This record gives sequence, structure tokens and C-alpha cells, in this order.
Amino acid sequence: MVTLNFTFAALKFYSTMDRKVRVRFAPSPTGPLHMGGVRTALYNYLFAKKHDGDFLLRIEDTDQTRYVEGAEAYIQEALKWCGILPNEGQGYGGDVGPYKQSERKEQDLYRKYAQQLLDEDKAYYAFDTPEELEQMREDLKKAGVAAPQYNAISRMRMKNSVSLSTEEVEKRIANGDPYVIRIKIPRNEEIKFKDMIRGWVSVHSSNLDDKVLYKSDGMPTYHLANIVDDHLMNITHVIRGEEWLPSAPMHVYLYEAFGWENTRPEFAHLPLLLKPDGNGKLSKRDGDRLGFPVFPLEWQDPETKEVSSGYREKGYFPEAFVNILAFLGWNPGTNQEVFSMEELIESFSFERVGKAGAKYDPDKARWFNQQYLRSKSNEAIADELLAFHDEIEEIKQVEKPYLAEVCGLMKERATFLADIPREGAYLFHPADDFDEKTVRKKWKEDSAGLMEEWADELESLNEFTAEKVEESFKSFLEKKELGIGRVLPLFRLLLTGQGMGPSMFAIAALLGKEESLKRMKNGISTLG
RNA sequence: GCCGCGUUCGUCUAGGGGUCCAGGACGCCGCCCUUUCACGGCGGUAGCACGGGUUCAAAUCCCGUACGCGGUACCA
Repeated sequence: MVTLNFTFAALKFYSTMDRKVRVRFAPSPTGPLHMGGVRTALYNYLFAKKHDGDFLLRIEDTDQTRYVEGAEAYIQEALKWCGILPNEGQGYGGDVGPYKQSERKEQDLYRKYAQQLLDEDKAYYAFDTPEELEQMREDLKKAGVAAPQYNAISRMRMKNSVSLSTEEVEKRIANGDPYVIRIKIPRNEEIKFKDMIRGWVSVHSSNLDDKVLYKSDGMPTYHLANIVDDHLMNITHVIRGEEWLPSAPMHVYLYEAFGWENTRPEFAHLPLLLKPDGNGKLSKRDGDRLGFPVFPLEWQDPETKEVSSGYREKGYFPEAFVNILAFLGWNPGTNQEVFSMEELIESFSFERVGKAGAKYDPDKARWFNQQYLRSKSNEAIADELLAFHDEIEEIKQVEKPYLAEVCGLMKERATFLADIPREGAYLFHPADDFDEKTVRKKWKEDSAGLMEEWADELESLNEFTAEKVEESFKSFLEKKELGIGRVLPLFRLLLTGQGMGPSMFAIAALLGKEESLKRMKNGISTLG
């Protein structure tokens, strides 16, 4: 047995080695793409790029009842924002399209494969009504069957082309009776495959259901469409979420039933993304509850009009978002944590993807964004502020070089772009009021007089640079025989209204002599 | 219930029999730097789910238990 497995694995290895790597991301347009979905797309993308392969986007919309307006456009936009760009697929063209299953169905691409299975006695027609199915499951449960299924045993008591006579089946079909096509899972077989992340996964066929492959509405189910499309699109590796692991053996069996086992893709089932507190997978609700987005982009439900926040709108950089996602389930095995997309491609491998679900940590996510913000040049940050935050009045009221200098001053204490103009609002216009606590602690009776003297010193400066202001300030302290902590907070209070912030001399220099003196004068008269 | 997958600091994780009285990062705490806040530096807190094996030696291998998650649809 061991020898057999080894041989099988070796054969598989060779058969996929000489094929160009082709992977696909295949979401259903049933709503906005969840960050877990984006991560699946990302891992597919990284794997494809790493191996000079293709990354395709396929839309799996076989369930017409769950179609949501705008969801497909959302998927496209989200991937674009993240820089996870398909080089083939829906919206990108390619030789093996269409890339949308509803359109493929129009071309009748699926029915013939179901027919092939029917002809080879590997699938059968079933006429059972939903009520009959429910009844069967109930009866089996009552009879003490632990896992009621439509399988090799129970199928004999149902209405299908295995249990019914040929004449009866033909009559029903001719009559137009609704039917589905079910896969005929063999009764006693061990089905195994080697998952790239989990190793050997083995399930006995008695635990598999005779799943519906073709629905009575004429649409294939996911199971059929997925296998047929992956085969027709020459997919070499199926990288998807762990929720698919239970049906993977059935998919493996389907490849065998079709006679496609030699080109069957490899599987990698990704660990789930879990909610930050407690257990269970990350859901839309958790974001609302804990105050962080679970979607890449903001989304408004077309029916309920309910708005879900997005990483983009919250101020996350796409590079940071990708970096965050990459580290939820994968790590490079080194101490490096900040990775560009290129570096991720270079380092990515399934050997370093974990098996256990990863709890999402919003704090760590913020930290990543901060790292990216700090690593950008002042000019780049100014550009991004102007491009993405035109709702902020301040940034439009100054020249860009000035804005860039503000960014330089503020970026080390900010996490998001918008923090800069908010926390540094006083660099754009005088503060509305003075920080009460600082006034109480620092503004004494003699403060006004002291600041007037200091203003005179500033007035006499010819060069109003940070260095000159500092120099002048030092000699002022010496002259007055005062400590820096007595005087500087007053200066800061007058110019910024705050008790904290970046270097006071840099602030004064940035504001300029005239503005600095004006603020001092106004402040002194207000505070007395 | 049944089937499958999983389980190292609060969180993300390194670790694939000895070099681990378990390393890094986020968070938290303390100290230093600083007018202040932040940054930075230094230090600290805290973990191998449990029980049996195997072995001279186990976080690492095997079995079991517990717990968690996923699946159990004519949804994907």
C-alpha cells in the first residue's frame, strides 16, 4: 500500500511538472468579496507568478437565485485595488472562455459531460421531490442511520434510473418530469489525494453522497461545473478555502470518472480566517461589532442599502492590505514581515502555509499600515493624500511642497493618511482652541510676559529656519535662566494649541516667521 | 449525530527527535531618549491542550481523549 501511494505520487509529480502552471480564482457573485476570499485570490496569484504561470478569474454564477447586483463588478474592482491582476479570465479575455459559468451554460458546455457519465453508468437520473428527499433523510435517521445520505444503499428506495425500470425512466423524461442528474458514488472504495498543505487526505466512499451534478433548472451544480471548467481551462492547481475539503474526495472521484486523472489538478486547501475574539470564521458581523472592515472596498447592499466598510475607505494602503492578508496563514520562515508583492511572489510556497485557522488581529493590521506609511517619501504621501482624500479641506488650501513637509513632520506618529491633516490641523490653520490641560498645567501668571519677550527675539531673526530658531531659543533660555520645560510648552501651546507634537522648531520654521508671530500675539491676548 | 480537518505566548507564528528551561512580531508593562506625543533603543510579561506510548532523548513520531472549526442542500 505504501509503495503504491509513493508510485502514484511520483506519477502525479511528473504529470504536472511539464505543464504550465495555471490557477484560477473562482468566486460566486453573491455579494461583496470577503477578505478571506481576497486572500485565496492572493495565494493563487502568488503561486502563479512564482512559477511563471497563469492566474485566471472565473465567475461561478450557477446559482441564479443568489445573484447579487454589482457583486461581479465589486470583485473586479477589489482585485484591481489589491494589484492581484488576472492575466486571463472574466474581463481579461483568453482562449478558453467564456469565463462566466452562466455564459458557458448557454453554450451547452456542461450537459454533454453529464451525459458522458450517464452513458457510462457513472451517473443517473433522479426524480425525487424535495419532500421525498426530506422524508428519506428523516426515515433513515429514525432507523438509526447516523449519516442519512443519498448513496449506494438508499438510492435503491428512491425514484431514479437505478431503481426504476428503463421504461419508467423514459416515460418520465418524455413526460417532461423534472429531474436531476446525480453522481453514482461507488459503494466500497477508499478515495485519497495528497493535499499540498495537508498531506494525504483519505475518505471512504460510503461517507460520500450521490451529489447532484445537474439541477432540474438546467444548470450544473458547482461540483460539475467546477471540474469540467478546471479541466477545459487546463488548471493545474486548485487553491481554495478549507470549506471545500469535505467535497474534495468527490471531486477527485469525478476526475477519475471522467478519465481525467492524469491531468487532475493538485489541491491546496487553505486554512480559514477566524474572528479576532472567540471562535468561528470571520464574518461581516464581526467587523461591525469590533470596528474593523472585513471587505476590501466599501459596499452598499443593493437591497437593504446597508453599508459595510472597506479597507480602502478606512485608509489602508493596498500594499499593506495585501501584506496583512499574506501573513494570515503564511510566513516566510524569517524575521522579515514587511513584504512587497514582488517579495511575496519570490518567497511564497505552500510548504510554509499553515494548517490551522488564523485569527485576524486588527492591531497587527494597523501596524502594517503604519510601516508602509512611514516608508513612503513625503512627496508620495502628499500625492496620495491629494488623490484619495479630497474630502479633507486643509490639504487643498496649501501648496504641495508645504503639504509634503507637513507629511514629513507627521508621518511617524500616524497610522493612516488621514491622520496627518487631522492631527496636524494646526499646520494648516490656527487651532480653534487651546488644550485645556496644557493651559492649566503650563500657563502661569508670568507666561504672557515671557512669551512676549520670546516673540521679540523671534522678530529679530533674519533667517527663520529650524536651526536658527532653536539656536535663538537656547540663548533665550540662558539669558532668562529658565529650563526648557518651562518655556517650550508655552511656545507650542501658542503656535499649535497642543501640548504635544513634533519638534517645535521645525513647526515654527514651517509656519514661517509672520504666521508664528501672529499666532503668538493672538494666543497671548487670548490666554492673558 | 456522522464525516473530515485542526490544536506552540492574548494574537500571527518559528520550530519537522538532542543545539529549545522554546525564537521573532503585534499587543501590554517598565526603563532610556525627548519640551511633549510618536519614533527608536533596551528589558519584561506570557505558550508546546490533556493522557498514554515509542526512544538514551519528544513541542517535534504513534495512539487515545478533550476542545475548536468545516462539511453534512437541486449554495457556492
